[in-house]
Amino acid sequence: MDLEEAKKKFIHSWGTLGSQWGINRTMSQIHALLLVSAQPLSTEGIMQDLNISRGNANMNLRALMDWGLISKEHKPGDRKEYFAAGKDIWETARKITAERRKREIEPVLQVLDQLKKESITGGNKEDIMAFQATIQGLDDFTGKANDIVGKFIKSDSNWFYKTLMKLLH
Amino acid sequence: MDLEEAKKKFIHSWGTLGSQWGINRTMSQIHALLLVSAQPLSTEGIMQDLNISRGNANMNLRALMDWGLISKEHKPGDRKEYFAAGKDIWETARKITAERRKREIEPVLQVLDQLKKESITGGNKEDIMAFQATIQGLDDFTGKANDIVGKFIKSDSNWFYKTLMKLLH
DNA sequence: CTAAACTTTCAATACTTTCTGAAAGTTTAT
DNA sequence: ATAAACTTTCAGAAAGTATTGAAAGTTTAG
Repeated sequence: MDLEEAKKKFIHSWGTLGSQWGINRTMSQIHALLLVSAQPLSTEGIMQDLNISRGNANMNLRALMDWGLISKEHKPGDRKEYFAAGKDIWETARKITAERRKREIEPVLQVLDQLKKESITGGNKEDIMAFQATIQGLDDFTGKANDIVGKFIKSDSNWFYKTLMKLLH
Repeated sequence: MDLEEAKKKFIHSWGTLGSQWGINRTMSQIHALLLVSAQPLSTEGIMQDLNISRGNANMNLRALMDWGLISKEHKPGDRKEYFAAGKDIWETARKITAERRKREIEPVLQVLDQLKKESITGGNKEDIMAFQATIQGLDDFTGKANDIVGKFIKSDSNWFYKTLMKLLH
């Protein structure tokens, strides 16, 4: 298979995965493109490879910078900015996980924690009990998931990897 | 806080989480509503509680059935269908995880596996090496993640949690 | 200083997804 | 058989998201 074709296939697949996980398709695709590029790419190059506008490229490159997944590089004697993706996939996974935890899990936990503490009025007893049981259960589960995710974020790749392999035995 | 207000808060929060994870907001909200309801609800009741149309309710109830997250119930002497959410949150998490693995992780793994096996032509050596290294790394990582997820899906709730917490100390 | 090279912004537009509601379909009781 | 009760479908409308591209902003070299 031709290298360009293989790249396209991967970029498409990665873009689809991203969009199913609530991440902008173009953002995933730019990330995928940079992951499989031996050299850093300029905005211009990215625009051409993915057939997207300058504004779109700029916006999603910024988002990827915000997530810490790519970095800017400069070539001597060239005013353009070049972008490169971090190539350590564990590190990348940790950054994505950390960002999503902050944006998504933590707000929910906050609501669940608050609701768990509140004293609930105005329904019949059975309804209140059902409500509280559900919130309790979800808060417990979400809290544990959050803890595990926290450990993962702070972990060293090799250690975590070995630990998981032990689990898979 | 009033029970109805507390429910609304939870339903809203759960709906937001769902939509950020690529799940239809209404689907998450119906699920949340059923989670905090002591009694099964009819389509009619769901429509009223969430202010949504019959078509929307029907469509998302079906999706929740497909995911195995809710079940139909019948009351004697009543022709309406009533819906109830499974209340075991670990079981629910396992079902969601299983479904998403099937829909999302496995297709990507298939592409990665295929690309890993392909012999790549038509680029310079450095580019081909970079491409293959990335695919290799991602396939490895995704495969491991997939294995772990598989363990989780098959696991007993307590065993999985205890094991993870022990390993992560 | 200023012009060229480059980056950022954002209003308008295109695209995608979700939702509505009325019509069609199905089931049940009599 | 048929009419009421209920569920499902789906084309069109609405809402939500992503993308464009031209103008504004910034930086650098000379």
